[in-house]
Amino acid sequence: MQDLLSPEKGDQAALLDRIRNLVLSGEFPPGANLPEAYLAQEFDVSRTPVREALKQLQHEGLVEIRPKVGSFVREPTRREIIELFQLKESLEGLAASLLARRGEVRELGILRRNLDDSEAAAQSRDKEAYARLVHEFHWAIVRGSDNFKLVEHYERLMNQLAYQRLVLRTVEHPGRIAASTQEHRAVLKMIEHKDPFGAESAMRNHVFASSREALATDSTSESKST
Amino acid sequence: MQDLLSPEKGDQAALLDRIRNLVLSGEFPPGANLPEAYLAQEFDVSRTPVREALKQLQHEGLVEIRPKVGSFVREPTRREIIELFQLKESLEGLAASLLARRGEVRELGILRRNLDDSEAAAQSRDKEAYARLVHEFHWAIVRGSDNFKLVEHYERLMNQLAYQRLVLRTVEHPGRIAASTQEHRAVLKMIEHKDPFGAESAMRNHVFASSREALATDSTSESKST
DNA sequence: TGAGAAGATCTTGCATGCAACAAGCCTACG
DNA sequence: CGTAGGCTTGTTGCATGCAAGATCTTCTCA
Repeated sequence: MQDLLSPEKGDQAALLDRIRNLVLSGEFPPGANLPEAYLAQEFDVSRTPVREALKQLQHEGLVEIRPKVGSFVREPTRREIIELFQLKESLEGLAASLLARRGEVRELGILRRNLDDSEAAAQSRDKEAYARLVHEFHWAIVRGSDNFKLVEHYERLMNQLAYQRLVLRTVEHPGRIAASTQEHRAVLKMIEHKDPFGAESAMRNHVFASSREALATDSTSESKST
Repeated sequence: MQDLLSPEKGDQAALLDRIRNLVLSGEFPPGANLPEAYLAQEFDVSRTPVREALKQLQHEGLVEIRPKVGSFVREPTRREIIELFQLKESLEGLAASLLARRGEVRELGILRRNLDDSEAAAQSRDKEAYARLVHEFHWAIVRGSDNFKLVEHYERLMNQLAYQRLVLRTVEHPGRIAASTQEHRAVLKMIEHKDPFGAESAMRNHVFASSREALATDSTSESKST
């Protein structure tokens, strides 16, 4: 990770990323207030571009703006997390299907290498590295779909899931790592076989299984069951 | 349609909708410039909230902001439309699947009534009404999924597709109407049978078929084939 | 006549100022 | 002692002013 509060001035799009990272990294935990004046001073800009960025983040679902009160980091409810995982399953399934249809592309090499690295990380109990590799595996498939609109929606989705917080917890389960790697292999195999239906199915199974784990370990907000 | 340029002052969220409608309705056609000063005067606000709204629309993919130049209505390329239809297929498939899982809910009544009305509209050759009913059918299924995040993403997707422009063209094909109604019936039947897999499959088939038609009639921008 | 450069002009991008409103505090009264 | 009402304070929401940059026009020179 790069320094998150570096005062170097950047672009206007960079400001949005900076503030988003403040939220995603947990620097500002759920419920925290994000005062415009503070952020403006911190990033050495005026309140106007900060306001624009905060509005974007509200639109992305990361921030809640209460009129005349302030901007607060939004805590996704358990129900929302379930909903987002259902979407994740669907979108990643589509991505795997599209990738399988594409044939031999550069992304396959990335995936193969990723799997080898993942197993190495699992063997050496390097949870940090493993979590990162899992993340990269999923992203490689989505990017490999060669559908940029899908990538856009997926990015939005993952931001809303605040994935960085969830993945690490999931990895705590020792049994899950082995199963997850197995499922990744199954997905890759289907893609290599150019089997769109098989790839989609394998991917969806995998996402479903891992979401079960994530939700089991999840301790988010209300216990209001669905 | 309500008056799109009424100068009555509204909320700040209403301003976003107003400008979005200007784009979606075709009042400002693809490629058109959206000058901040003009919009500010037209809606009787200052440039600041207009700027915020335009930035949102850029984020939604409807508008392109060229720095220091201006905001322009974005023309989706043919490739983007294909990508968006792939997403549409996936999301509506998910929606149908989730709805089928829910059992007898209020939405089923809406769908049944919609189908009757659709056939009536088809018989009386009322293309306008038919297009509206098709639109409502799809939305009813998405809303019936009871997954609000899905609804959010779907809304975004449909905005990007500028669906209002496309549907009417599709309906021009006389053979398509009969087939489409047939497919709608098939989807509803699967939902009534509480068959998530069947419903998803039927929905995806339907979306795929109708997207083929839409793309065949489409005359968008570059003919750069994929 | 055509091409290139310099200037004019128009638009955006951002900083700042001010008004409006919400939340918390303090006081007064029951 | 508790509660209700008004005030204070701090923050947001928006209008406006100004500077920077991009485009277009025009002038000059080959």
